[in-house]
Amino acid sequence: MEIAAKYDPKNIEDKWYDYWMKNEFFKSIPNEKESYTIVIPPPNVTGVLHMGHMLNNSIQDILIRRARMKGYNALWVPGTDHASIATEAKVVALLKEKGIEKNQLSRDEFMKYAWEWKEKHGGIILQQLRKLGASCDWNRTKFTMDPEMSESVIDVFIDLYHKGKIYRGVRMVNWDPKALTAISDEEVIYQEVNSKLYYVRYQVEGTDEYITIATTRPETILGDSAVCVHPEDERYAALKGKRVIVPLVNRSVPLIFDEYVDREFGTGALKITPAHDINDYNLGIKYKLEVINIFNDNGTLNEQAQLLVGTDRFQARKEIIPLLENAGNLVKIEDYVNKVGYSERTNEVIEPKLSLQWFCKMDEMAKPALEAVMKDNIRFFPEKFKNTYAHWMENVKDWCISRQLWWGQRIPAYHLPNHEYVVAKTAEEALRIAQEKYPQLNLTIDDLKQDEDVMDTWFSSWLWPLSVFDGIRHPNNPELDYYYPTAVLVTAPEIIFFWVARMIMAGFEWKNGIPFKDVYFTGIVRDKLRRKMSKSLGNSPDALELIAQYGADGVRFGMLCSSPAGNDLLFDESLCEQGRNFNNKIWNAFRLVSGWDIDEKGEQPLHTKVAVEWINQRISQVAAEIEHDFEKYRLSDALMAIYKLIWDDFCSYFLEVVKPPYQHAIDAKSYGEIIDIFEKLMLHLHPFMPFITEELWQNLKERKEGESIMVQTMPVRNTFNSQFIDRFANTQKIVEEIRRVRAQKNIPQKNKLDLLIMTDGQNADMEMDAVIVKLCNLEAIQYIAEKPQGAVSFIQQNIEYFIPVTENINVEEELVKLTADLEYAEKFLQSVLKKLSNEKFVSGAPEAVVNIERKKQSDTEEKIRILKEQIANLNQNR
RNA sequence: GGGAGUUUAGCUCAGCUGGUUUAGAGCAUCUGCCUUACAAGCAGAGGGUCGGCGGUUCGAAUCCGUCAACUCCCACCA
Repeated sequence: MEIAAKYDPKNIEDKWYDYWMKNEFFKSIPNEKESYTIVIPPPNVTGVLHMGHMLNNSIQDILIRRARMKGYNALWVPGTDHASIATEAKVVALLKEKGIEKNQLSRDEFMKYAWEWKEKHGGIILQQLRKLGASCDWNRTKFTMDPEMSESVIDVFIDLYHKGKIYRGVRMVNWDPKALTAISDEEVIYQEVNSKLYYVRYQVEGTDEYITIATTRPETILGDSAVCVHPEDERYAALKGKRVIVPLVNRSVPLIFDEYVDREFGTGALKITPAHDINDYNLGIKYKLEVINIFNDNGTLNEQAQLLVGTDRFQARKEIIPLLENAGNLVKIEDYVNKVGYSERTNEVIEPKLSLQWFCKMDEMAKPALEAVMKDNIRFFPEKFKNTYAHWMENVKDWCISRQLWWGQRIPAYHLPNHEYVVAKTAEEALRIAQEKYPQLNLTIDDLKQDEDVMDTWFSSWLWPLSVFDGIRHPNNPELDYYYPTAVLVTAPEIIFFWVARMIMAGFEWKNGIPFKDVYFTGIVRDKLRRKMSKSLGNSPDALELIAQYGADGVRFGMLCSSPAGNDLLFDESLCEQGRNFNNKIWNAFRLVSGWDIDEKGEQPLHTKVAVEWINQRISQVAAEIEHDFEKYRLSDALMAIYKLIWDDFCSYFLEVVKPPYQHAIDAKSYGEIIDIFEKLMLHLHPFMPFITEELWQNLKERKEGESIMVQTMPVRNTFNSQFIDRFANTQKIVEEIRRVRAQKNIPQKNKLDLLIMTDGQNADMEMDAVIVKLCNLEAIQYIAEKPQGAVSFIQQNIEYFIPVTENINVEEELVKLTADLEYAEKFLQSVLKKLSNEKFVSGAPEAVVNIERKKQSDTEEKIRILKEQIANLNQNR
């Protein structure tokens, strides 16, 4: 059968994915085996596969596939997140295209559209993950708004409410005037912007004096309710007890004195707008100032502002300047760089806004969650994130969990005509409670109005490891007991607070323990200029196109080969190319092997016997290394170890040794052993590159329908003969020396050479000699006692090797080389002797260390002796 | 402003509790090869005073101090 010279992943990848699905290899049900569980960080249901997902999910797939092959009952639970702000924004935008405004729709109508959209377009990303080879148990796919998932969220809200951990209150929140909702502190991104600092003077009431303040937001002057200076600022000491007049609106407000003010900044005087700045708000509470809210929810000015009513806040900022100038209040304008908060979801400038929101108390919940990580009951990889985590947990603030949106779980609170509310799972239950509590009101179901807000998406995500196993509604169900706590969470460090910390808290709150044993923080995928890859920058390659170009295996290789945990990955397409090339290398090794004729009666050559023994030892050695790497989540190191094992050891050495001469058959024994070795290598590589390894595994031997590499047992042999490996390594050095001679002397590979070894024939290593003869195309190896003439030489482990060459030896050239070697050896000897002549070293250092130095000394002295002899020899023949 | 981290070959990074390393890998580079598995390849070669300075030690890329540069996180001063 003709096999293409280049590996073509396209058909092969789809074929095997379908095969795996058909045979239900990804499916897991509880059994007698130990479980190994990963729950996917649920991507947004609106999302499409990007580079971050590729990295994150490749890692999870590698861990899951390896666990499965190591005999665990491995389960990877997939799913998506309803992402309330992002999804609602998307649906609103799509409706707008159709000419429908959200506010024209009732809540139910809107939700109908939203669900329709979700069913039709949501979850594309899960389809895309299949292209990557993700071995998720798709039967278990969950969505954070599935009925039982939503019920869990409601249950949790009610539970926390009864525990006194949920309360409602007026707070300054981050308001997104575009999405028209509050967002959490974590969803605000601060960016530096070039803006202006406006100096505006306020008249001191009843005098001709003025006090000048500096502000970046002159439009908020309309909402001012005080001016504040530092109590020890002498410039303003005389003004104690005075009031000032707010420009344009001519409101009389107090001049207050508080240490909060930085005397160095601007004029040392600060205007106070309690409704529109968190710090001003706090001062407002302290001094009982009037709160004047001058903005509508969409960021335009309202009647309270008195002026510029209906104008957008940024337009108002421009328009108020001439007004201030005309009124004689504008002093000067300076350029100024400050930081402005933007909404992560809509990129709108955040407006601090006072509003009535629902909050979740965090301090108590944080305690066990903090301890679990500090005591390494949950291990963080890399460990440095423990610090970040601890800092946040020790200063944790209450969580604003309400969002003014429709897409999400609606808050199960029912407001009563008397401005009280009850929290209950259903309206009927709420009515019962309300009737009991307020019998005099004679309430009916129509008197109850459910709260309009939905819960923050993270308020469902934090339950994810529990809720995917229905662990909130049924905390002791057998599935949960079997799969939970999960083995490892693989996620981005960006969401350590959003998600990781809160999941740990939820784990303790509802299952009294950790939700996962390890957390693997991946790096951020960046471009070559170290910029984060993002849609808006347009610097992110299309994930599916990459797969089409390099194959999923190639891309997985590219993502993994340079991404140790927590280190950013500087993505470069050439990494995928390297992965593709690796595929091709393996493919061609298979082509070579499968092209051989088999001689049933043939004898196994000695060199093959040696090579088989060696590669098996090496595989065991590397397997032990990989095991160690996986324990520390050093996946890139593990991959690199297999890469080198296959490319360098297997292809460059092993196959070259065992390869039969052109048009010769291979003996059956060797052939069988080679196939076994190839198969073993595929098993080790499979978690990283699932498709090509399956394709080759299926073709290396006769397989039955329903068999697969992915359910084979990973060969584990932790012992290996390192002495044998060293012996072979020495042989490799000799081979390299001979190749160097060939290269230098321009001797073609097909010309046979002789190798003379100056040593007692008793030390002959017939096994390794056979390997050298094969690899270097030697005529013979001879053992000699006298230095020969007309030969080039090299020294390996203080044994002299000679290769007779027909052309004249360039004595000068040889001398230069030998002199350089000698110089190096002498310098080295000096440094060794320096140590050994140091009395303190000999007495202070451990004996083993001293002995190593002594060995270095004697070896080097011997080498110097040989080199000197060779130089003398050459000089004689000059 | 507070905290964490990084700095080793052109690039990306190993180097785990100081001593078998006058520093290793992959990629890139250079030289020679289309040798009958693979040019997406083969063979060979070059390349670093381990950010600077100081200290501890018999011995430092490794520990301590200090300075410098960069990155990230938290807070957010109008």
